[in-house]
Amino acid sequence: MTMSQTGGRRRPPTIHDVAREAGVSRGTVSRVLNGGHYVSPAAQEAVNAAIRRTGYVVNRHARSLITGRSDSVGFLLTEPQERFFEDPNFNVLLRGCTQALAAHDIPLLLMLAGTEDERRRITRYITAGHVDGVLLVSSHSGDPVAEELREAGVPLVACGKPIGLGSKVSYVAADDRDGARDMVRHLLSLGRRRIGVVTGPLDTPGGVERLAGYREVLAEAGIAADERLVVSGDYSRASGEAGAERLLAQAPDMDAVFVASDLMAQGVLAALHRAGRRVPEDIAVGGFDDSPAATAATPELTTIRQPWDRISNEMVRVLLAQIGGEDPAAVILPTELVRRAST
Amino acid sequence: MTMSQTGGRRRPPTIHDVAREAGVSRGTVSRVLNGGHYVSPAAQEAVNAAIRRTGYVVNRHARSLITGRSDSVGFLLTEPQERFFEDPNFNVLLRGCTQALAAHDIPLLLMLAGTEDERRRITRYITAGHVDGVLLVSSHSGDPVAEELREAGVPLVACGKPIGLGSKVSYVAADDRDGARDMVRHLLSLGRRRIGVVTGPLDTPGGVERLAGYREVLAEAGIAADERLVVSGDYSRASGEAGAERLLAQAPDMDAVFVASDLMAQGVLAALHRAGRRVPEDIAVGGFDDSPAATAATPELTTIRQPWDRISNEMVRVLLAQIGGEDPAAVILPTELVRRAST
DNA sequence: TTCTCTACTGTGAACGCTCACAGAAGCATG
DNA sequence: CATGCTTCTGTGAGCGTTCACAGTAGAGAA
Repeated sequence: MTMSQTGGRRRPPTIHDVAREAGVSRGTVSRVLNGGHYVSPAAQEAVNAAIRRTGYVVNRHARSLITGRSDSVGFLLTEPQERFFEDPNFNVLLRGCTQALAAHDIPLLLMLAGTEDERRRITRYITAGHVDGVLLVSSHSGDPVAEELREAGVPLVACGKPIGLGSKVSYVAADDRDGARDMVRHLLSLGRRRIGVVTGPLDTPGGVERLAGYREVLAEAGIAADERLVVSGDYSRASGEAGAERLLAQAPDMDAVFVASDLMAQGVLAALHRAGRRVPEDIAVGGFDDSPAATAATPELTTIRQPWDRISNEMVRVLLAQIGGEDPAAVILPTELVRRAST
Repeated sequence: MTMSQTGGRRRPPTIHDVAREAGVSRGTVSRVLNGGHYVSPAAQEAVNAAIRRTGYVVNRHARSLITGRSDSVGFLLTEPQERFFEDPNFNVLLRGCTQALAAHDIPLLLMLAGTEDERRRITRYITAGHVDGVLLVSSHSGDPVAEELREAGVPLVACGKPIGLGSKVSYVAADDRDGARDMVRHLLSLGRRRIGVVTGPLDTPGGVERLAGYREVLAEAGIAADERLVVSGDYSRASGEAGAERLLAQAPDMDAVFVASDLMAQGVLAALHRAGRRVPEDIAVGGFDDSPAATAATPELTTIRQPWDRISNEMVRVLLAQIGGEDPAAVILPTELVRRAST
């Protein structure tokens, strides 16, 4: 009976074992592992065969120790916890980033910085070089973590344009303003003229930009701004519900409403239902995100699709480029109107 | 002008720098770092001061290289992707685990093993010792990854009782059967006698156990089993909708239905609404999970709360214990009936 | 005193890898 | 034949830490 069968973890093969097995030196094995430049085809083949036979897997700690890279990146969430819970976009983004990184064999470390304590610990961890870069999800302005990381020179890509930071930080975002414009134009095309809006938080770029798009299109259509048609929420379902009630009270003649997130739109639908307004006959409702909430709603929501798969891919691409020494970059991706039953 | 201000990342201080600064040896600094045994109070203090002054953070790669531990754990998801998207429980679990680990200063690596390729890569990664242990979310039976990890002797804690695996694997689960019993008893106490059930997938422990609880309570109440009242779903909203339609067709006199997840219950509510049945007047609906979907539903769902915060804490506790050499353990946590408007 | 024990401290030697360098072999050029 | 260039290979050093071990000092017991 051998140790190897008992579940006790035996010592894994090292680069040395592979070298011996292949009849070459450590250096040659290392070269094969790192791209295979300056390696003869014969050696190349021998090493690969030896790797297969021994089941060798590189020890990343040893590698990191000398290269100074960790070959891992952090996915940092500085939002308060509720948002993480409620927002279905996080799931999609997180999954997309994990997969995009996996394609490069780079693990993703999930980091939650809700409390001040966690913030400190995580900043310390990151600036100590334990990750090569950070994917940042924090749309609220004045985020101290982001600022610290930027100053420490940590490669950083934000999801959504960070408001507070200087222009030297990379970000990837959907074209919020254009998406909002599409939706409002769509509502106009249906003949609606008293179009309300429930905005997102106005200290987030999404909140600001979507509202701007709304205002622009109405202005272009020659419709006078009416502040009774504008209320703001915080992306939560409950705030959508409250917002709709306020709108109904302030502007009972409203015939459409653009809601800056699907989740809030769910709340709006509930409030309209309670108020006896039919959707879309009396009031058309447009959402934003095309999250699962959009199809879960009754009626199903017309909404603006954010290209989350592309966003996550781009975030990873830009981050890796930056780790590789390139300059920060901003990427803006187009959105798409998805027509469903609510308009 | 010094390098340190330019954002170029300078070489971080090592244990050597701290030792020099504190006037002691590497060994003493190392001892302070690892619990402070056999260190004089004076040295202890000097080292801590030096650490503060230099901003020293331990290089985990160097440490891991020699200890053989990675001081990180994987959070492995082997479910197909849809579940990850739809199921709000994942968010809560993931967040809870991340935080519980953070308290021990252990980062969480998120790993998605959807495709065969990813599965192979991740198994390789884990068995190579790049994580000390794995938190496994994979309730479906016959999961090859879990089996491989178990055989490789990787510390492992599953969320929910793994069906296929032997008894040697740790798991933490809510008491599904007992929760189901509570719900069905609750429905009985309301005077309902024709109680239907939409089960979860029957190759998952949750699916099986919740159905078992349902059957037990009805049997104990002397109510004959009626297979027209039993349909099964896959935890998705759509399957709840389909299930409810089937139930209404097979057993039009149904006066209550126990649904094995809140998400499915949302679907059930939609189907009942379409069929003109009032909830709870005509048909009482009970869910399971107490996810955000429960309060998002109209009417709000009576449901069974799973103690997700405790589950994640226990998973981490059991995993760390196992990494520390303890034997596998099973933990079953009680659920709680949450009464809302749907019953 | 002398010995033993405990509390504490310093010093190589690893851990497994990459990197810089030196050197060998092959080939073309002067 | 020497010289240079390119391609390939092996070797030693060192990354920052922990661990085993040797050693010191002081207290208490013989």
